[in-house]
Amino acid sequence: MKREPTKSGPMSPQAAILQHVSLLDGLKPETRQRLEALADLRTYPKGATVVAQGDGLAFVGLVIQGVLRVEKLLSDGRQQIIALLTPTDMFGRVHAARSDYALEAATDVRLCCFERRGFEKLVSDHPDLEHAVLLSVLEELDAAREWVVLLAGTRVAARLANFLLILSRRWPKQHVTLNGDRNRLVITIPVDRTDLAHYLATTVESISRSVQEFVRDGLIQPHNHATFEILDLQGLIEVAGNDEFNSVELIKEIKRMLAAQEMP
Amino acid sequence: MKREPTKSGPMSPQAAILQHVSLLDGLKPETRQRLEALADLRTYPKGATVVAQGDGLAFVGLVIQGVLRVEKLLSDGRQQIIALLTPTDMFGRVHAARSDYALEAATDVRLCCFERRGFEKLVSDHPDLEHAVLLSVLEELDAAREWVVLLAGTRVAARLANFLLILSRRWPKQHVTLNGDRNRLVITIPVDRTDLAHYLATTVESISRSVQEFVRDGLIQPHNHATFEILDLQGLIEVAGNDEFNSVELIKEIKRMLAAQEMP
DNA sequence: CGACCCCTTGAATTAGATCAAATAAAGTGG
DNA sequence: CCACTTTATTTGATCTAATTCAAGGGGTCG
Repeated sequence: MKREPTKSGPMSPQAAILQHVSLLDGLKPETRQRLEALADLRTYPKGATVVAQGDGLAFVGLVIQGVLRVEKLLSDGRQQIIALLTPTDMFGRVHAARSDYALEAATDVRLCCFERRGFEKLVSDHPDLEHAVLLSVLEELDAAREWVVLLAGTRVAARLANFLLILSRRWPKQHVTLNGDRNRLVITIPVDRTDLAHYLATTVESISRSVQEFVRDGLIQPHNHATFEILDLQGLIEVAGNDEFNSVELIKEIKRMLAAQEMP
Repeated sequence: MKREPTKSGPMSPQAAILQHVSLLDGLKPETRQRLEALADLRTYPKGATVVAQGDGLAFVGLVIQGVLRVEKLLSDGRQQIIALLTPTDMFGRVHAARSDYALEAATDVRLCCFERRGFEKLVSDHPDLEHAVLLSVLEELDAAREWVVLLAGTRVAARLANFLLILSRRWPKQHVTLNGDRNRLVITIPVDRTDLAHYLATTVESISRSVQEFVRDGLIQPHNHATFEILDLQGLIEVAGNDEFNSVELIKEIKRMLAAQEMP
């Protein structure tokens, strides 16, 4: 199901969009200009293959809008999702050695792509850009390690609880709102059950059972298939078994991040 | 079991050792000098806690000798190993945001530590160093993603097979030799079964059973508890279920890397 | 030689995968 | 807007693999 992307070509209406890309904050005007010249803005419909496994080395770029799946097709036919990338995340691999994954659009996505060689050259020539890339890669490393901890959870329920927590903390702007009394999180899961199963290394059936278990235990209340209100955050944290999360801190942090977007 | 490290102090006998650190290859003499001034060479005995979870932000550095465990203590008392670091790998997190893991010596280790703030400043001021750090972090990111794929394997046997393959490819110099006829790999596992269990998100018992299963099936032949001769590499790859590995390519690659170390 | 540590083996239990089917949404075309 | 097709989710029953609990080797080191 590989479809042709909608190309905008490397031109200046993009400049307006690129303004909002945090990777570029703090770059020198000259670097920025060069980067914009190299940029290629594209959109893909949900389900489209952006890069197939095997030719993942031609492009790098960043997500502007929507959710991008990084996945690996295993020899038994299973597909494991390695990461979900949301706006401001980078994809691809500069200075690649191996690293071969497929990229698919989990929702309709808008991407800003750069031809890899050109981008690498730009990175090597512009320390300010290299610094920005380093920060971005460090973010990804944190996310990947966080994911290792998540997958290490032996129970599906623990992995699911962890997923909800990570989702809330990492991407509150995209997927979290606060309900009326401003004290309960309402989370929207950006992918369907099948994806979630591939992401949490389990099956749709097990996902479904865990979700229903959470509902029965009064941890969450579904608004619809994709969005849940968290009734008992502390309980969810206990199921996740991850000390890193603290209900009071988490809520504070999320409120702060949500507030930050309303201001500017 | 936190023990005091053997300090060498920030002085020049280290310079000799730092020569061999690949992170530093290609650095300008000035950068290198500054870095050496900041370096603090330490050794820790096997089992020692290098950094406890909670104060993981003071140092960064790299492994000179031995194996370092990066681990997370979970609230149920389990400890999950996130990564194994071997010579040339960096630990710690420059420009840290969160990222909080414990570091323990899996074997006797020799580390080259840098006070984090100072190192970060150095990185910001010296693009050549920043470039080197970027390459290192990219390596770690690859390793972490590889690990995500490994942990996604539902069967313990698959995870174990994958571990052996990753170990061989990633650190052939430290853990692989070729036997007499130069056609079979002999792998030495750098950690005991307990660690391996924590690494593969399972139990010692399950590890043991999988190992014995491999022996019965003629995939491997144990030389002792820690080292195995791979009798059927192709079979092992099939169990791992990871298309990324190809027996012919893998052997070639490993031979090449082993040859590379004998030359210079 | 005995104490200790690590690894292996065995039996019972449990969580999740698998197979099969029902129900619920979401589109589609009249 | 409704009947009809398609896709997503839930539920149930069975089977399998792994954890758990318990005990038995096999080294090594004092």
